[in-house]
Amino acid sequence: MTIVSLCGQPEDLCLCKAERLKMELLQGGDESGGESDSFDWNSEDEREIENFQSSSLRLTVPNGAVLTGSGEASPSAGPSNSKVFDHFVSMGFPREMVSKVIEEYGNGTTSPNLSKDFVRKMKTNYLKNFSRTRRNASKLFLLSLLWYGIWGYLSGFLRPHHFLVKGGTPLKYAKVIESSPQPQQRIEPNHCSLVLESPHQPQVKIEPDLSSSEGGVSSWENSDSDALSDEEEMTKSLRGSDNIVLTLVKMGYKQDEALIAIERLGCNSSVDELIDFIGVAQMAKAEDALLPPEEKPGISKLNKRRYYELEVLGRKRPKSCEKRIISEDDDEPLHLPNPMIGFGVPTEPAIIKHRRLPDDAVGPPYFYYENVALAPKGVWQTISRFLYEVEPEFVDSKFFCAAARKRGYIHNLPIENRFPLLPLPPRTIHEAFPLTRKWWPSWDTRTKLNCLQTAIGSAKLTERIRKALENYDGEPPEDVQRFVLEQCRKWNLVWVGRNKVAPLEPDEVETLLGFPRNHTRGGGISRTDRYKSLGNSFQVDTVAYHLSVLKDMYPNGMNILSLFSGIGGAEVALHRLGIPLKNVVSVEKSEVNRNIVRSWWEQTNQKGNLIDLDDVQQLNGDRIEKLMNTFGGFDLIVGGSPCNNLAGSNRVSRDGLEGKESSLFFDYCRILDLVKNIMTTNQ
DNA sequence: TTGATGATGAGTCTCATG
DNA sequence: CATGAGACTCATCATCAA
Repeated sequence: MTIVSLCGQPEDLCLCKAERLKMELLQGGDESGGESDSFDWNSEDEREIENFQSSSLRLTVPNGAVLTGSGEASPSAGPSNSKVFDHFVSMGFPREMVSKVIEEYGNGTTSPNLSKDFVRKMKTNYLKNFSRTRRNASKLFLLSLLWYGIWGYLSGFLRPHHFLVKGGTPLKYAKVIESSPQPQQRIEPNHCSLVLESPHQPQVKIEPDLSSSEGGVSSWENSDSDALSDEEEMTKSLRGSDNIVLTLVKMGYKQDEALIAIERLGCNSSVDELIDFIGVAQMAKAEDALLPPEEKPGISKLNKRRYYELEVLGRKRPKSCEKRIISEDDDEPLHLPNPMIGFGVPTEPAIIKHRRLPDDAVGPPYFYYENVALAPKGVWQTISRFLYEVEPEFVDSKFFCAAARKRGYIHNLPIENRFPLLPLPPRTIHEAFPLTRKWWPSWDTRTKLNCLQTAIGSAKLTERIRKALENYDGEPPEDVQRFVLEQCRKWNLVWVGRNKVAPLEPDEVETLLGFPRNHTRGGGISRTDRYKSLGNSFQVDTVAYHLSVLKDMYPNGMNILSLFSGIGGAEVALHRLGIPLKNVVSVEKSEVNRNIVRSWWEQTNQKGNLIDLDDVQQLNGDRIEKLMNTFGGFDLIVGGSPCNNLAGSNRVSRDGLEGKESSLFFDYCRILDLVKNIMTTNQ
């Protein structure tokens, strides 16, 4: 039997839950009668989890000890599958998950096609469990942590910050240590102590890893202090809240923090809620503590974060400055800035000048992840959760060039002292395409193009528009204007003659996206594929602006791991920034894209080495370690995983992160984790 | 076999209005 | 604040001609 004890909240609460869970598990897991939060144990997901529970248990802890549960963990399939088993385990998937899926797929897992399904199946299992965990944090959290998360964590597939307690407080700093049974640890803020016991096995304990704040490389340390300033000292009477304040202070919080939290949430708030509030407050403060105080409206309907922004920081966001994406199973909002300028763009003053990264995100390597901003609800929450809870930076490339490109970026780069590529590219259609001005009708008021996509408008549409317009000498009637404008916006058509519109040429798209002209030409690539590759690419100026902070840090050049490289947007950006590329490992599925990058590499007389691979799944632990040993680790991992299943244009398979291609995001995470672990070990 | 073409909406956010 | 119209979106697939 396994027992879990959680502490991110008062000990009595925590033990109470643990005891209850223990009883529930002993009783076979069906406790639907006595719980206030109802839970459908008959749903498909839960059956899946139950099945998972009943499967064999085997834990391998980092020190090599093996914990074996009710059954044997090696794949039930024959020797033909052991290779598959080892393969996926070496990729970082939990042994149990691999075992389970091999059982489901039987001997067929050796075929290449099924291997892909196999991986998808594992990722889907993972996601479902993970999502469900979040949905029912108070109960299933414990169960799936018990039956699934621990395996994932011990196998390196889950990270500490994936374990979340009620209110979304991440359980940080966790590491696995071997220890003998001992009394409950002292409760710390942001502290989760998780104990596994088994009559047959040694005890495993997850507890705070304080070393992460001790031994970091200086350049990776956060410059911000997370302590509240003394200016915020309050002189309020403690009254009936004395005990709660005392509790919080004993837990390591400052008295003024506790007082503010109690004042805002009321004396009847639980310690759990108060801790959550203080945590949010600290993050919000770190995000921006310098804005001047403004008037303070009523707080009755504001959430905790807004409380802190308004009351403690004296900060007031403009009403139209953000929108919220609220996932169906999570009430944590993500903010899409309006204007969508992230931490600032060259032409707009930055709202946020500094930020505090979650501790897990700090440390080599730097990473830079990109995907479409307008993904289905909840996707960015998930992406952020998997990338150390770093908040996405949403930027529209229309602030860098003449075409819109709304993208989210998650990275652990500094955001101070960024600089743009020069010369600044034209930022209006007329500046970018001066020849079109002659034919541009006054009633077409566009100054920016919409997002450059993978498909272009047809000649037939152009012809239809021409015919619709040629019936009129002067200005066409309003309905014709509306039709033409709608099509022009939809297909990014520009005026190239009298009554004549046309889609952009591939080299024009290249220029807009910041690539050298003819970057995608040659190598036998078709015109259609050029549009497709370009449509899937970075906007170089935007990415270069974010990466520009690396220039002073790496005057001698960088080692790059470029995943889902496409036509090499990141490489081009770094090159245009003047950052030498020492060793670039580029992973790209499309052969024509690899040829394009290889061709660019040679044409620009790069001095370094370019290693290109065609499949991220080739990058297992061994491969990565060998590569890293060859040239001493990666300085930057960059890439945007496939957006096919996230993009709004996809009418067929907009399946979210679980989609066939978009699920490769989890390979990005897996590889980032592997590199991070290796670099941490080698430090 | 390959490249080009045209038909195929839903989901979500923005904004004006009352 | 509720509502509805308008706007936008790193796409996919069957089909056909070369």
